[in-house]
Amino acid sequence: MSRNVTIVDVAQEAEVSYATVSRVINNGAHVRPEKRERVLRAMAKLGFTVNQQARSLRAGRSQVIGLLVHDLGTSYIGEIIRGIEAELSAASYDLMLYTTHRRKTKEATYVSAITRGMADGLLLVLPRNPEAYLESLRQRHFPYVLIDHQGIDETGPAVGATNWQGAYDATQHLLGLGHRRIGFITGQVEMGCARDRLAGYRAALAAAGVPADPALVREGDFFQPHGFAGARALLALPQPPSAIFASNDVSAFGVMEAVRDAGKRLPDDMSIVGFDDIPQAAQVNPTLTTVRQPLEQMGRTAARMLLEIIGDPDRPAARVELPTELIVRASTRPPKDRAS
Amino acid sequence: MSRNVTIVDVAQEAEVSYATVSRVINNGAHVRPEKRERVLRAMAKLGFTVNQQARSLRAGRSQVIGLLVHDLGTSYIGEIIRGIEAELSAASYDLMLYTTHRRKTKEATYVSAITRGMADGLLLVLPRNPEAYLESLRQRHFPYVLIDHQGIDETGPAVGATNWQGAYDATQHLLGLGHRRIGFITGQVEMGCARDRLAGYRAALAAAGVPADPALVREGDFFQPHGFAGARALLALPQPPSAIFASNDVSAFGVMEAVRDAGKRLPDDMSIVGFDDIPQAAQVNPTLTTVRQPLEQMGRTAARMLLEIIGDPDRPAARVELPTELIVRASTRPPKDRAS
DNA sequence: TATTGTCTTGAAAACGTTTACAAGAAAGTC
DNA sequence: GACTTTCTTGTAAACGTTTTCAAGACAATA
Repeated sequence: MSRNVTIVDVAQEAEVSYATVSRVINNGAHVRPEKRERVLRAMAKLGFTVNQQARSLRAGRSQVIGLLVHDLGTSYIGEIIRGIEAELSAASYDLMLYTTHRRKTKEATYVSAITRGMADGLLLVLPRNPEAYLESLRQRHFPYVLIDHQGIDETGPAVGATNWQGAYDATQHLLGLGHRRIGFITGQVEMGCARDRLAGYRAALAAAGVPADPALVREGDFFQPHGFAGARALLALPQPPSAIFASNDVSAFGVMEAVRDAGKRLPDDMSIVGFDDIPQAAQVNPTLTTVRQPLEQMGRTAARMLLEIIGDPDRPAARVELPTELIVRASTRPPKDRAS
Repeated sequence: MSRNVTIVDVAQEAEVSYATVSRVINNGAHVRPEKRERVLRAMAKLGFTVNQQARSLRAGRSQVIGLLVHDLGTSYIGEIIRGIEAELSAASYDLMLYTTHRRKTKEATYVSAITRGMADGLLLVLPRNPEAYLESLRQRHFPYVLIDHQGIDETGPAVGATNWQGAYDATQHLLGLGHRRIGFITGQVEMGCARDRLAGYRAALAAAGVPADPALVREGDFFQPHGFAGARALLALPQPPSAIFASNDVSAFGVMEAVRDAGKRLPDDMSIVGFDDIPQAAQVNPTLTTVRQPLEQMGRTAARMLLEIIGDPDRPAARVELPTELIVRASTRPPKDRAS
């Protein structure tokens, strides 16, 4: 590592003042072409790169955005981060990662450390119990954007997806195929998105004049075992559904297992719809019809909003809902007894 | 945000010099208790937190570790990062995230930026084509550790898992249950771990005196569709296997689908083993017998190694292989025709 | 009481930048 | 040729810390 080469070393090598070097590095305004040449050559020769900490210290901002997620390793988060990264790296910001996992207390601690320390702004993905720190963020006018805000009652900047509409569309798709008894596996009901999806499902049934049978709605939690159990229960009904709409793809996989485990064939004996469109949805067999959340787009949008807020802290908070999209694949088809 | 409160403000409030404040902040050596009290009170009152960039600039290190991953959003990576985070945050390091996705060129660019800029060290998870920059890292004596090094021929510090042994154990488990025809779905054969797992499978067969039938080995790529296709091909053999060992859990899911799709029941008609033990493995039905990679542990170990290297750059590079563990669940049982 | 040693404290320098300011050089304008 | 105006350049100050140095205060020792 030796000693790092600094702007001063470059200046010496190029026989100019270090202020000139700085000017070359930045915009290059007001530097005679010939000297600029010399500086550039010196920089290349010495392998100079600017010291970010010094620059940050001087500038008062770090070009770093904090990213707070509760759990990594779901494709959900992965896609969002992909979008965030794309947008941030275009603006030459870096991303500092903070994962809270399940520890509740940690979030608040993190947030105070982040906001006072290194980062210029904060992105919160699917925050769990943000009451603890949201107020503090707002008070201190610290730039932040919520991603998938879960209906937390607040007025801050946020990016989400049209959960209600997505569920409505999916249900309508099944209705359009001729299904009349459509099972539904809910998500974790504490989460806003889960409630919105259920509401969308019900609204579509109502709009089609199909009576809502409460027995067709089973509570789930976004995980595969509850999808499996819910589907099994639905199959055991006196009048089982001909289609099941699961609140996310992972539960839908559980549904697929249960249906097959019951000796039925997919998609002939049962149509299945998921929600999210995680990569695996296109890789199961049959490929899963699902409601696509524009996750990467959500990440991009949130990042862009955050940068705008950083640029102008007083801009009014925007709340964006990005459109979902129904992706029809092989897991849905008309019911066998369509005639009946 | 207003102006941040600095050490000087605190000093003024507490009526001491700012050097004293600094001493209180750090170890607190040589400060009269009464003054320390005053300083602490002033800090609390003013809501002071130290400016990391200034501290970094002065100290010459940033307390930041770069993390380079090619793709987020697989539980594989998630678990590893969990371990890394645990270890780093204990040492009060932060984690800067760089994802390369598929863009090849990006990795090298990133690496040079990271190593010259902000980070004190670099963790590379499952690097794709590291030849481009590994050499440069080594030359510049920049601290780094490889995680899951893929048999890249090099002598640098690295952390991996016992892929060969894990596959050996899993195969032995199936043999012990009485299976004699055991199908195998490979991973992406370019990757070292995929080759190691295949070798472990073969070794176990050989050790048991079971002839290796090449028809039982199908090439996969760690993704579900190839697992599905491979299993379907195996099922179509004149003498189909009674068990299938897939090189990772995700392919195993594809195998499960194919077996059920062929009208067979799990686990009665076919035993299935995966590799990795991602969370989903415990959530499918039947729950999947698999070889657990100690992913979190790998992350922890790598982080710890990196910190040690940062502390003493000349320490000899360690190469660690952490033990895998066979997790027996519901997807494996003796073959039906055991008598035969 | 003089001498030594240990604590405690503040002043000042340093980390590597960016940028305001001032001043000299070059180039127009009359 | 004198006067502006515009470029170009260097000097110095600032960003917020940590740490070295030196000195003053105090206690222990002879």
